[in-house]
Amino acid sequence: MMAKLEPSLKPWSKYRFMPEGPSIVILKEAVKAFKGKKLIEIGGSTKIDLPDLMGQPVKDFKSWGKHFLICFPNHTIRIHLMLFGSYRINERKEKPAKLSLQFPNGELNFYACSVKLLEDDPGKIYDWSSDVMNKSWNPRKAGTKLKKIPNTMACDALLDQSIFSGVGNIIKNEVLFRISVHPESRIGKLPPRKLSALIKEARDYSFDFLEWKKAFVLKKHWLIHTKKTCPRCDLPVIKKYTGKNKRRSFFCTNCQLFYRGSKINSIKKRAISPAKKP
DNA sequence: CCGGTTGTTCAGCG
DNA sequence: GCGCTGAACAACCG
Repeated sequence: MMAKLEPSLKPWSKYRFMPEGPSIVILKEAVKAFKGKKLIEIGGSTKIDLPDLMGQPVKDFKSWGKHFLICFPNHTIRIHLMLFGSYRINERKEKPAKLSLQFPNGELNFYACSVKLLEDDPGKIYDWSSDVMNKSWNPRKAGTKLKKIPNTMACDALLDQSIFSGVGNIIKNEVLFRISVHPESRIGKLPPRKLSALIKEARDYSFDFLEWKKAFVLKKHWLIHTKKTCPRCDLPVIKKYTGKNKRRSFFCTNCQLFYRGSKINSIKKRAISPAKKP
């Protein structure tokens, strides 16, 4: 008997994975049928030493940001899909899997990913309150961490996994556009309301990402990421590799304010006022 | 067909 | 020891 697949997760090849936090939440839901099932075979091309897990039941599937955790009674395997990783449930790709798990009711295969064995209990390793998708997400803690790094650019802060676990480059760009902040603004220069908007949208956009991704409509909801013109003012979108991370940023210099110092002179006036949100 | 990237780690250098 | 850079990994879309 094969595990039942969520119908919305079926057309693998048609849609790219987009390995940011919300996609890992989708993975977690997709493998629910294997929860509590005993491992009957483990294989794959991974070179790491895995303990003898045969016959062990999956206690739980967890996630922390972009980390996917397969918890057995005494051990936890951590999967990170990096940029190119993928998975298949009750299906196989042409290439051999990096990690393959067989259960009585089906199989779970991972490709092109990083596989690690956690050295301790996940609860001792991970701070769930920094995961923007987690029910324990704590925006106040994020605020405290941000106040300690005033000189960090907003684009780098959003990608900091110890503050915003799960946020990736797409979410970064969309959040900064939503809150009208230039990616190279320093965290310490943001007005308090912008800072709390940044924290709030990091989570809110991630949940929108989750819903759109499930419905296969994520890409069409991008407002700025990979766009050529600004959807608010129609001026050209700037593409620049920004911050210490040097990741792609897409932004509108008219609609996203550059907070960079003395409050009086530095903030450029908008050429065109942005259209109101529909 | 090639260039580019949703991400992270690590060696090497100054 | 630090911070930065480049390399490495690897798949697939346009």
